[in-house]
Amino acid sequence: MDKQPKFKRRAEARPDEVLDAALEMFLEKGFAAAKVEDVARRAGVSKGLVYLYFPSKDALLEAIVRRAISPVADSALAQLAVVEGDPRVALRRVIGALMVQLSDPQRMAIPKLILREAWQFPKVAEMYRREVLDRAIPAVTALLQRGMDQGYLRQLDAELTVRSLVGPIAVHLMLAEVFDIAPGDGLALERFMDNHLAILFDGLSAHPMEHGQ
Amino acid sequence: MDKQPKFKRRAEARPDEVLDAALEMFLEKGFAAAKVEDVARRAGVSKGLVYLYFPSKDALLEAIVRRAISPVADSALAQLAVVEGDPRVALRRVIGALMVQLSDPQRMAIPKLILREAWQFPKVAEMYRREVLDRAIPAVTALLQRGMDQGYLRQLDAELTVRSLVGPIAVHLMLAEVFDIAPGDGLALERFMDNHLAILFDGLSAHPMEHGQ
Amino acid sequence: MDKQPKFKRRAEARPDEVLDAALEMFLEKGFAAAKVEDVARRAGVSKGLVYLYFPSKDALLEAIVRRAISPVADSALAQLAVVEGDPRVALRRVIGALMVQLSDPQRMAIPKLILREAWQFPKVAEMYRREVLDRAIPAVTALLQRGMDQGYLRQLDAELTVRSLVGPIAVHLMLAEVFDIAPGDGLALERFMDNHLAILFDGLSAHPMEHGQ
Amino acid sequence: MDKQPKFKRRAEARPDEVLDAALEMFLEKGFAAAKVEDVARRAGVSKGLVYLYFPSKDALLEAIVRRAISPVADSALAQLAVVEGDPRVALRRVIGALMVQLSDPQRMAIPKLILREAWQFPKVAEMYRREVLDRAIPAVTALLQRGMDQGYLRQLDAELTVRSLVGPIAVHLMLAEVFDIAPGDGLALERFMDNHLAILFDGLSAHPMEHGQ
DNA sequence: CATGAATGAGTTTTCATTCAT
DNA sequence: AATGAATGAAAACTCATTCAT
Repeated sequence: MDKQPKFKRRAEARPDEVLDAALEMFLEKGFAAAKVEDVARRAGVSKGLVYLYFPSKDALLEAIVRRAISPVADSALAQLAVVEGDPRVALRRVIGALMVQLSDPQRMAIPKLILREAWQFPKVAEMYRREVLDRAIPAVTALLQRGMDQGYLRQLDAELTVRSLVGPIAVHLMLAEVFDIAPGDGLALERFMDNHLAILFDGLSAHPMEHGQ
Repeated sequence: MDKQPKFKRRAEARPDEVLDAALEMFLEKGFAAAKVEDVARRAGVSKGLVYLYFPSKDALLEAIVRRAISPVADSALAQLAVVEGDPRVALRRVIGALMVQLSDPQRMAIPKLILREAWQFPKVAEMYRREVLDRAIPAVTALLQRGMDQGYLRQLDAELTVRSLVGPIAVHLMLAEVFDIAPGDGLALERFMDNHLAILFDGLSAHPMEHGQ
Repeated sequence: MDKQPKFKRRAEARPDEVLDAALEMFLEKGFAAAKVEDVARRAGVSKGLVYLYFPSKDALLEAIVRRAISPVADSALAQLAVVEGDPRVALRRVIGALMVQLSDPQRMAIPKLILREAWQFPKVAEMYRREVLDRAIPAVTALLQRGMDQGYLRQLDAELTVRSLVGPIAVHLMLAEVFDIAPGDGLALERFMDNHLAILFDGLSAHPMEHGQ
Repeated sequence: MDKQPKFKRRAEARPDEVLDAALEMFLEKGFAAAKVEDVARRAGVSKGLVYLYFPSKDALLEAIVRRAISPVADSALAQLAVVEGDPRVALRRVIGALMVQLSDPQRMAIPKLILREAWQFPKVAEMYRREVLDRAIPAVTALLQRGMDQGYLRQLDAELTVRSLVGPIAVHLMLAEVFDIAPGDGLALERFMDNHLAILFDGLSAHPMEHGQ
């Protein structure tokens, strides 16, 4: 996008610039349809140079994911472990953070890419699972479990409850992204979060009813 | 799969057999990676025959979706319109049906395919949106809205609430499918549904709390 | 074009109908680009039937030419042999006939086809040469030669003179056909023939000049 | 044909080498029958390289014609405009030049290709017409017209007369080329030209006759 | 380091021809 | 005789990858 400062390349940054370009192209056209030449052109380098840094097209995908994975969770997740008192405050914060992150195209890029392509690349899927999901999900699960144990939350299956927490957000973004289905006013993130949390914490029901199965 | 008896071709069924094979292959390898020859072999026919019925590989994808779309929802959706009384009963039924359907690989196939490939084929995405989502979502929205108007459900944004209804299911299945992340006992659909509905109807909270933002 | 009279096919006419259709298609699209199925459809029969009558696509071309060749020249050419007196009268008649024939699309079809495709099919070229050209050219050559011998025409090379007789017509039609280059008023055959004959018989020169090489 | 010294590729010349090879193959086998791989092999390069320079097989044909067209006629045609005095001298020169050019296989190649294939490719036909015919024909027409106006030539239709000038040459070469019909001694260009000019200037007739019609 | 010309294996697509009915 | 479903060999075109410079 921006032409590099004439000469004197920051040689160190090169591989990263290539990965940036690759990520863009893969999102735009999909991994299979994106050509290595597209990536090179977008990065402002020659096709050959891409192969100087990465041994294959597949390796590009892997590197993209690997690079994105490292810094994950370390910050946010750590906090969850030390939450005291009502976990709903923390949950509200977690969900808010999640939503903001994912509605930022930059941040959304990796999960989107993973979801689209990962199943074709078991190595990548496995990597993402191990590094991201296997850290994030247990952390949230633990937070929920603690809330249940301490009486703040009802006794439910904490592991499954994570789905109720993340699911609506994922679907909200997917509907907008893939099918261009959104409430009248764009993503309406504020409203959506309020609605989501209202249901998540207190349910849909106006009055409790006797549940029979 | 089963070799038909060499001669006596059921010509009528052929296009459908090809589409079945194509669907399988596209799911297995992805649209781009699946070769037309794979599809033909899987269908037990020659490559040429595929092109006798479908003008291009793209057309296969489109035809798969088109075929799957027609019979959608007409049955289930019709019922929603006539629900009287507490909509939670209907919702429980809808969610149950949805979950059963989607956990059936046959049924899950199309949405999975769409989600993976549709964005590359705007025509397909648009078709699916128009025929499926634009019918199903308003139907559920209306059900929820009626429930709110009649005092069974709290006053929330019905349109956004649909996400809370569907989201957890989608994510539950996706985690299992893509990342092989499932509760110890497989999909645990029964348990998952109970958990989901419990939260959806009555929330996570053990005791209501004063919501501040 | 016209649907055959319901049932009771004139089975004898079939091969000819196929050839008609093939000729049309070959002219329209060229031999290589015309599909056998096109021919069949145009003839109103099935692809299989074409192969019942003709062993291959090539054979269609050959048959077209063979069929067209037989009746050629037998009529007109015979007359040339018995011409007495000033051959210019006969020439005028020959050229007129030639021009009328060739300006009739039906009649022009075969030569056009030959010219376009024959060089790819030595057998066809050879057949046409043997049956048509090797008869027509000597006949005209003889006519010219007699005219020269009898003092009606100047002593020139009769064989080469045939080119001067036919060439302008061929080019006139080709320019119109291939490049859409024609005098303002369509083919203007009358005017063209007058012009052609005027030059052919009496030359361009207003006054003879001394030819030096 | 000659293997270039393995390394040291003259990248500049490549597209032209490919076009040369393509021209040869198209003439040899016809556009439809010539395979891109044939062209590549003939040019001593790989199939892929052909597509590196030309987006499609069609584009090869177009490029061949386009390349050949540019330098046309600019030299020879310019001279015609300034002819003074008896135009027959100029005509003799024009016809001679034309004949020499067209009997040179290199030079004949393009018109031959055009005549065989152009009608399938309207773009090509149109290009050739515009760039070559629409320049050459009017130039010769003007020359003839001037000759008529100045009393050197009889008053005839100059536009149609062009056909009488070019036609015999075209047919002479075509007969030889397509049907292998030539006077005993090869093309006999000298003799043919003498014969052609003799008729063209002074006609066939030994003595003028009273034209009727 | 960097380039981009060059390759060739791999894919989609076409279509003459066959053959069971 | 007639059909048209089915085949498969062949051709156009693509693109990841290499390598001489």
